[in-house]
Amino acid sequence: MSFQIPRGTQDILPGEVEKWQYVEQLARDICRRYNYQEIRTPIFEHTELFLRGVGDSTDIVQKEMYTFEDRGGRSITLRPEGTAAVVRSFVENKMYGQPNQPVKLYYIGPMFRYERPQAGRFRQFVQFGVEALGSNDPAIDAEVIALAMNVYQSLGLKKLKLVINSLGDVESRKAHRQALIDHFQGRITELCEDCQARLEKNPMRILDCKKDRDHELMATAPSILDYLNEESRTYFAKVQTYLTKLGIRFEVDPRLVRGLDYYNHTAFEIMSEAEGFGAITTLCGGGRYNGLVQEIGGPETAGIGFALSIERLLAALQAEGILLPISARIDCYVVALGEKAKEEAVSLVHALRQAGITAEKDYQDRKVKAQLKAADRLQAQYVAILGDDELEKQIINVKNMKTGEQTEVPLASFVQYVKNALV
RNA sequence: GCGGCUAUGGCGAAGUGGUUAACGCACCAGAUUGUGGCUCUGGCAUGCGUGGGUUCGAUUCCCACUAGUCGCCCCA
Repeated sequence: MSFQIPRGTQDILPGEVEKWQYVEQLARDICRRYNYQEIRTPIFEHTELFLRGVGDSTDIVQKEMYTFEDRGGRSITLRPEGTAAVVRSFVENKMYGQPNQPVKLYYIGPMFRYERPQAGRFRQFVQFGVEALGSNDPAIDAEVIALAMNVYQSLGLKKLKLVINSLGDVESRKAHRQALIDHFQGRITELCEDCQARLEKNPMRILDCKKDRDHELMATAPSILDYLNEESRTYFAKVQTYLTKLGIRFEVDPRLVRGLDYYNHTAFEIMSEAEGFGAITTLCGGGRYNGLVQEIGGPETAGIGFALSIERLLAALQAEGILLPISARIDCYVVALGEKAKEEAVSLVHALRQAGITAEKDYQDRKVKAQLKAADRLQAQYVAILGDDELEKQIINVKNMKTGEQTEVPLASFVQYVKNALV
């Protein structure tokens, strides 16, 4: 009997995991600079939270959730995204009453969606996301977008495209929705089946259709931007002003729609334009969700955030040929030969480690030559060689692997010697 | 959820309806009885994703399943 990893999941092994650590560390560091604090919520929640939060007409809820009944008869769902849970926690812990507003949070963790896997799409994937709750200042929209761009740019990604749009407020959206229905209704049969279904459910999505994108009705379709009321228009203009001030280049795409129900006003997406990146180019998606806190049972509170996938970020790095500055070097490898020396080596390695030095030794009972080879493979900077001769003289031979030079060092000052040599 | 392609050692990759399944990398050992990166020599899959079927015989043909991959849908 042998086992296979579940579909759409992956093991992140040594050699690969360092990249994750690097990226996650960078994300945390950037959040610290922007004054966002980490929040950790459970990996599963009551199903109802996502029905309300994400929206029960969305694809995520309708066909992609990992939902099950627990032993107590509760309906539980593995979180498919992060925002609903953060908002739940915000409300449950009454963070709206905190002195510091807006409340600025971030999270990094696995999300689960039952989808058909392909490049850049998994059933378990890791999202890094931020949420700013409690401010209606367009400057916070710009800040959130800037934070996301900062993450990518700090890693050296160049082939990025930021697309923004405004979905308007409830009033604007309603007007636009009606205009869309009026526009398409008469000739809806000319569009694809999916679009025909969308007309009733969510006519905005028709604009996003890839099949019908060249249909003449698309070009003449009413743009959301023409239906924004005064307030929404001003808000969107402000966001753009701030982005420009921050030196962030963007494109306005009135057809950009987000897949989750809770968005309004600012919506944005960051895409990779790297060659051969495949069908899935979206690296990051986000937007404003002013009604969500109330929907989850809290007071009327503004909110904006984004989520990005670490998997896609790493794929973008690879597509652009960017190598992360990761070093897996070992400081000192202790080679021992002979029983006495082997015993001593155990203590020496221990002493090095106590001193904060990355140290390793042989556990395969290999010969000197093979131990040296192992040290070389581990990219050890120094190798300390201990045999009977050295033991007798109470010294140890320390070899610089780069230069090949070898020095006799008194055993008593060995750790100190290595420590100094490494500086 | 729909359609196409793929599945051989740790990795890459050839191959055939019939005794021993190329090769490269990696790994192990030796040449060098205490010194790595180069070189040379030798070793390393009772096994060809899993389960059935066809056949005297299948890694090779057929079916199902599983997984990956590309595209659609959707999305991070």
